[in-house]
Amino acid sequence: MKARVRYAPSPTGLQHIGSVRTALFNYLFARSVGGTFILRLEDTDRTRSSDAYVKNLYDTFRWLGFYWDEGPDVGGPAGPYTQSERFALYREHADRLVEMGKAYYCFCSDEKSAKKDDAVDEDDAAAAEQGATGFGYPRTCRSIDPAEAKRRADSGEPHVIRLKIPLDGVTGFDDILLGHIEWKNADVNPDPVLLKSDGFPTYHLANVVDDHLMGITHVMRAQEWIPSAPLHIIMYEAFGWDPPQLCHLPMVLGEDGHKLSKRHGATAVDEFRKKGYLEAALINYVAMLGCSYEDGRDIFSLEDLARLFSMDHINKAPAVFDYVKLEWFNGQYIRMLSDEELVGRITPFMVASGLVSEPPSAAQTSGLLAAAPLVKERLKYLSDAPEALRFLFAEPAVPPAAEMLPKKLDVAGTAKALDAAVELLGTVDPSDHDACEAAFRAKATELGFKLGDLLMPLRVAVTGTKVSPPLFQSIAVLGRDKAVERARKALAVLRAAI
RNA sequence: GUCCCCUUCGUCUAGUGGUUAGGACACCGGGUUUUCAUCCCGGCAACGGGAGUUCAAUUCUCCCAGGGGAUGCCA
Repeated sequence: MKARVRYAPSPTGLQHIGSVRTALFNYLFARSVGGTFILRLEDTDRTRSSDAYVKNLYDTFRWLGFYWDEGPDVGGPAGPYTQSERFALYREHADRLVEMGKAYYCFCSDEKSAKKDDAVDEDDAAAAEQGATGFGYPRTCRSIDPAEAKRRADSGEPHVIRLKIPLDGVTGFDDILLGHIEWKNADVNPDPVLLKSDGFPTYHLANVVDDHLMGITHVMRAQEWIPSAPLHIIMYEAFGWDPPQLCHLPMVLGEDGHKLSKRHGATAVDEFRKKGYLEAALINYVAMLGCSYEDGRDIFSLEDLARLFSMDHINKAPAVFDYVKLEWFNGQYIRMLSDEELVGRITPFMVASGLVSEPPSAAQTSGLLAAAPLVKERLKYLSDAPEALRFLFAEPAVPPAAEMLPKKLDVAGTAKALDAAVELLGTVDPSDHDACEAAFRAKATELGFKLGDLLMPLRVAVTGTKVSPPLFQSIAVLGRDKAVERARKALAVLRAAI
C-alpha cells in the first residue's frame, strides 16, 4: 500500500520551527518511500483560527520550497482538506459513536475550562491531596439514561459528546520509534470531549475521522502527543477501523531543556526569513535535529534528505535547538551561493535599508555584483549585507582622528601614513590587487611603516569603519576618485588634530 | 499528585557485546592574512548511578536518580 502522511497544523499562530520540523519529517518520509504528502488544515478552534495564519502557512512553505501533493489549495481525491468544510462529518461520526454506546451526551457546564490554566492545575492538585481517585472529568453524565439524554439533546439543551473510555482493561499500540506503549484504561484521560458545544469537533475526533477517511497510513507527530494516543486507539476500535502506524518524534527544546518557545529566541519561520537565513540552511539544520543521515557529512540538500531519510535513524531523545550551529549552517550556505544568487538574495535587504532604490538601478546592481565576492565569506546572515556594503552606496561620515589610528601610531604618524597612502593610491590601478599590495608594501618599507599602518587609516577613511572587505577590491568597486576624495577629507581631519 | 517518554563530549550526533568511544558546532591554541572573516592544523571534552546476564558491557535486563511531556469544549 502506498504511504500517505499528512501535516495537520491549526492556523492559530505563525508557523513555528517545531511544527515545520514535523512537516519536514513527514515530507521526507513520503518522498523516501514514494508516498503522498498531504496538508490538512485543522481549523476547528473557531476563536483562535484566522485566515492571516493560513496565509502565513502558505507563504512559509512556498519559501521553504517543499510542498504537499494534496491539500486545500491543490485539491486531491480525499478533500475537502479544511476541517471547517467537513463540519457535518464530525457530528455524524460522533452520533454514530453515541448510538453504538461508545460515547455519550454530557450536559455539564465547562466552568473549569473557563478558568486560567493555573487555576485548573491548583484544582487538580487540591483534588489529588484530598485523595480523589480519578482526575479530569468526573464522568457525571456517563450514567444518564441514553434515551433521556437523547431527548434532552434533541430538545436543544446545550451539550457536548464525550468518548467512553473503558473503566478497566488496557490500551496500547506499537510506536515505530518507541516500541510498545500501553496504559491501564483507568489512567487514560477520562471521557474526553469529542464534539464541542458549538458543534465543532475537538482535535481527537477530527483527527481520527479524517486520518481514516483520508487513508493516512503513518502518523508522525511530536512526542507531546503520546498521552492522547490511547484515546485515538480506543476510537479506532470503537469505529471498527484499523489505526495508522504511529511514530512519535522527539521534541525540540530550548537551551534550558523546556519546549522551544519564544523566550528562547526566534521560533516563527518568518522571523528566520527576515533575519536573513537561507531556507536551505534552515531545512538542513532542522532535518538533523533528532535524526541522522550519512555519518561524517553535515551538508544535505532537500533532495539528499528525501533520498536518505529513514525512520530508523530517528533519535528517541529530545534535541536542543542550537542557534549558533544554525548560524554556522547559514554561513556555509551563503558561501555556496554564486555571485548572481547572492545579489538576488541580498537585494531585498539592501532595498529595505534604503541603500539601494526599488527597483535597483543598473549601476546599483552591477555594484552589488562586483561587491558580492568581497562579502560572501563575511556574512553570517543576508541581513548583514547592508552594513557590510554601506560604504558603496552611501557617503560615510568623515571619521574622527582617533578612529583612524593604527596600533602604535600617533596622530602625526597616522597623518604621514595616510598622506603617503593617498598619494600612492593615485598612481596605482586598484583593480590590480597584487600590484597594489606590492606597491603599498614597498612604500611602507621605505617609510618605516608596516603595511597595515598605511592601510588602516585609508580603510577607515574610505569605508568609514575599521572592519571592511579587502581594501583594494573595495576601492576598485567604489571608484578610485571617490576613495581619494574621502581620504583627503580624512587627512584634513588628522592634520587639524595634530 | 498520577500516567507516559527519554538519558554518549557544553550542544547536535555516530556507535547495535570486544573501538585509542568517531564526527560536527561551540570553546582554546597555532598557521595563512590587509582589518574582519574565510580557510588549514592541533587541543579540550561524554557513555547519570547501582545491581545483574556474560569470558567481555556504552551496547542486553531490572531498579534508582535526573530531565521532559501529558493531565482543556487548544491543537
